[in-house]
Amino acid sequence: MKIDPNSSADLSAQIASAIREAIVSGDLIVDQRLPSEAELADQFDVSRPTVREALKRLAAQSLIRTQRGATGGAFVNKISFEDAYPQQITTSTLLLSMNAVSFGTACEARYALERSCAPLSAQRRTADHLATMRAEIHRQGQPGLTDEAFCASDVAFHRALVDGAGNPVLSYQLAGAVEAMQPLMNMITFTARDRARIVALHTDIADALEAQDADATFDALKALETETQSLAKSVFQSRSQKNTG
Amino acid sequence: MKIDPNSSADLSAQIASAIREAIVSGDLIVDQRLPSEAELADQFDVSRPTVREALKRLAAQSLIRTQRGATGGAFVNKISFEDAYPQQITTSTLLLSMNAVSFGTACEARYALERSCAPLSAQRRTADHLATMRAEIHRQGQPGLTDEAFCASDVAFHRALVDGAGNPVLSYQLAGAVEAMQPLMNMITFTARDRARIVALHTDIADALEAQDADATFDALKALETETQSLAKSVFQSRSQKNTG
DNA sequence: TGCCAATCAAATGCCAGACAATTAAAGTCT
DNA sequence: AGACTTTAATTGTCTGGCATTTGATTGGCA
Repeated sequence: MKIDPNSSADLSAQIASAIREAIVSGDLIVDQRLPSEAELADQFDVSRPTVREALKRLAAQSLIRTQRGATGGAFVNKISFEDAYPQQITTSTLLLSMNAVSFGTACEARYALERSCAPLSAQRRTADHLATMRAEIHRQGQPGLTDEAFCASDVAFHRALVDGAGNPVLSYQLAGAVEAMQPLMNMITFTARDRARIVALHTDIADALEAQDADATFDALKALETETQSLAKSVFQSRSQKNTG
Repeated sequence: MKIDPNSSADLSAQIASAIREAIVSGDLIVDQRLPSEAELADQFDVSRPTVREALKRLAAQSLIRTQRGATGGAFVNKISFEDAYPQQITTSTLLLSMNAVSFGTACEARYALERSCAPLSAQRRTADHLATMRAEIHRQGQPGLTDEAFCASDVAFHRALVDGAGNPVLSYQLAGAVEAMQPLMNMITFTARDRARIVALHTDIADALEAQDADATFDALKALETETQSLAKSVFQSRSQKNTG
């Protein structure tokens, strides 16, 4: 592991890259202990604070974990899907808000991805997944629910659908797409009529999954996307009219 | 922005979290300058190195960028999809390798997600996307191509397909799934016969997209998944036979 | 011998202060 | 006015040190 002395980049960034490479390439394996900060400082010919900055960069990506004490040090971390979720959601959320991704574009992507889970979920969903979905549908029908709580329940419903596919890679990828939509969805005020339509469509989806009918699930998701898009359209239209009027 | 003095977590981690929250919640907006390191050290009542470690954590997530000099400092970074790709790919790659995700599971997820792009790509793909796909197909037919180069071309082909959907959110999400598969694909040795079949299926996909036929694209992708799965199965089977024999 | 407590040593976490490098703005000279 | 110089602010880096944590060692005691 060496760094380029002619590079203009921060030393800590270079060192972090070098170690990251070693991890990704398999030179450093899970749970392997890195040299101590002092040893790394010697190896890279930099001071300890610089090494520490590099290690913090890697820790921020969950690539390493540190442990204090006698047998402590920095260890290559086994990234779990659970570790990766929050990271993925934060990044996705910021990508949408900072790049002014339209509601339509985000919604299209979300439902496109979600439909890809439909056949698998129809085949593999367990009773647990169905129970979660039914429970969330019930909650969504309760009057007095705030818009935020309604949206949160919506996310839980859809996560159950995705998890039903029984593929952790899909669950991971979809977590970002589904949760990142929530801030956008929270901008929408739902009338009782809106909620009733959504609950009906959610029920269609749950019914289709219960019957393990992939095509019906697919179609119900498509209907839900159409409904969501038109709902958002009317909300944003009436809002812009208010602003001009 | 305050930190909990009773927390056992690293100060730099707490400070990073506090600032991250401020960014995600919108309290700090894009291109806004954070207080200088010295000021942050005062505010959080810690030393400058600790503040710096916190800032490096945020920089590792592309949440901030730093600039030296008189008007320098740390600025809230506008995360672009380009910034987020490598991060996403690194994480996805490590998730697959560290969690021993089977080829079958990863492949299933990848093609499920990719099929979700099929209808959109059939509708919106430009001549450019088609040209890229044709060029990659041509390359894949060249004899003497290494397995690694063949896989790299495969990735390029599929990225063109995904990009054809014209939805940056989809492209971002799919980048991880498609590229993270490459190390797994690289484990496969392709015979000339294997390559010919894959090239034929790629041609089917390109033809379907050119004809803007969503269903045909979908079916061709399904056929390609079946082909890939059975190819991998036979490769891994013959390998395990060699090991036992 | 076996067990427990005190001690030790190694490592990370944190701090203070200093200097170097960079950069834009202010000031100065022609 | 324009070009050059100075200055100030800021990040990048280093040195040295102390505090804290924690496993291992050691010694004493039953």
